[in-house]
Amino acid sequence: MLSKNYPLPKYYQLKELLREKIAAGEWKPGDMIPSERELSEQYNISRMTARQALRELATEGLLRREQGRGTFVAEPKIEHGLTRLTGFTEDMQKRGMEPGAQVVRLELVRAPFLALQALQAAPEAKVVLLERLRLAGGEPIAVETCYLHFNGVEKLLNEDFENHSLYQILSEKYQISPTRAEQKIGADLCSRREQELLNIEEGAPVLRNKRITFDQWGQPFEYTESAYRADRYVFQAELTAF
Amino acid sequence: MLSKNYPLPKYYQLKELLREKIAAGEWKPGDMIPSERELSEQYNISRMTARQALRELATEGLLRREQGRGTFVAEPKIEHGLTRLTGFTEDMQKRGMEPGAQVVRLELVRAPFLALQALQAAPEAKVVLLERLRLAGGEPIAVETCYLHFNGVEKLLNEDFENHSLYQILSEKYQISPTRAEQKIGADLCSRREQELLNIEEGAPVLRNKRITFDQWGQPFEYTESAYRADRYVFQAELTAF
DNA sequence: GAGGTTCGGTGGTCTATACCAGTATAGCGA
DNA sequence: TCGCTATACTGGTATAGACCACCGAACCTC
Repeated sequence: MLSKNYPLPKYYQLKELLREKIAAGEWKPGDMIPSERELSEQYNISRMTARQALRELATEGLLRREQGRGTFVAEPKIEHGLTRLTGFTEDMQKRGMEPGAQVVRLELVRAPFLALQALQAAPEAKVVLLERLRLAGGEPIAVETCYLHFNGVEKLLNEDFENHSLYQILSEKYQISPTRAEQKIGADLCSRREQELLNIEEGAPVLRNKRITFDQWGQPFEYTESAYRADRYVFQAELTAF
Repeated sequence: MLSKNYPLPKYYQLKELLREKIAAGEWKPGDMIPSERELSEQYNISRMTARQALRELATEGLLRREQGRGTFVAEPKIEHGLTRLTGFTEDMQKRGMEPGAQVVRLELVRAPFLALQALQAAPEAKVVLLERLRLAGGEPIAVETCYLHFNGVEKLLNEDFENHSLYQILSEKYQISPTRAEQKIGADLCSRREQELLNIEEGAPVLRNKRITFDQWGQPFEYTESAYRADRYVFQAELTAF
């Protein structure tokens, strides 16, 4: 039963509830889930409220709705990636460099607006902030600021992020597989903080990368902002027509 | 006044109406548009119906909503999808911007080393150099320097590259279809020349893109170096695991 | 002038209800 | 057997009204 006094809106609670059922495997891709009217009766909410939860989950790609037939768990998208999703560690290894990391900050915080939005998290949600200076061959290459959000995320505070890759920890200990990511790549001048961490000159250019990473169920669990030394790093991409 | 008998739903008609106002320039980016209550009264529909229109336009990115403040026309973001091979013209059109070009240089030259290598051309080969200032909505966005190399390339010297897309000309008149591309994206400070062409400040950052484009037979025919204004242009990429 | 408080307006949530539009099926009739 | 139709579902559209959370400005107090 969803409670009105609970600080989170009802439709949001229902979304979480449905998400969990899918994540837990109770409902599998292709399964039909209860109708709007069933859900509204079962959880004692109005149909319009149930609709909002279903609508949002559908636009997020987790559900598929068909008029006259019902609402179904969406099949996970199998896309042929032209570009491969990798973390910094694997990225550097592929380029033949020795990857490294220095943890600058690791704490539980309230997420800033952009991270909240990216992670589809409630405004008061606590997320783990992990800021690392990334090295290649012992030299600083990038500053990475990750915001992580999933059930039990606070356990991450005890992990060793200097000697283990974030993605490796997530997949081995938390059963989270980075599956898809959206990123935006732009250029900018370095901030004062970045200048010091990266040991570059004032006014030097950096490559900025904002990445939202999704797990095997299509849920965003990571929002990362990175700043790469422009003189030491380029993105490579292969494009195809159609 | 929106009509119920019209075959399209009311919220949809309102969406179209609002879209037109924005496209016509009646409302400009950053402008606050009428509130939900005003719209519902003005068009004689319920507030929930107006909300649906506004909600959908907001998720499409055309509007930005702020609780307690109002609904605003979103600032258009220029983003380049990294997985699909497009030219500047198509790229801008997809973002609802008016693309444009000013030809700065168009001549037959001996290619510089990097271009030669990329185009797999003989050292003494003549290539067409096409340098254009690329515009969006009348404002300079990028400087594009293309080196083109294929049989009969010199005929390109008589083409009109200010009013026609390069890729359009190549496919319609030369039967060359851009099929695959490899590109490297980095950040840098602008050169003196770029500073003047792009009308930006000295020491401003730019996004640099080096692209090798291959035709339908796998032959490289184009090597392009571009410099984008960092404050107006972002590359967008979708990555997938495996 | 600096600091609160009040108040009107905004979008956000939620209810209850009604009818429309597609889909599947069971059952009827030729 | 085939085809129709009635029916009972599904999601989609639309209404009217209520209250909440948030923002900003105007005002009031010290």
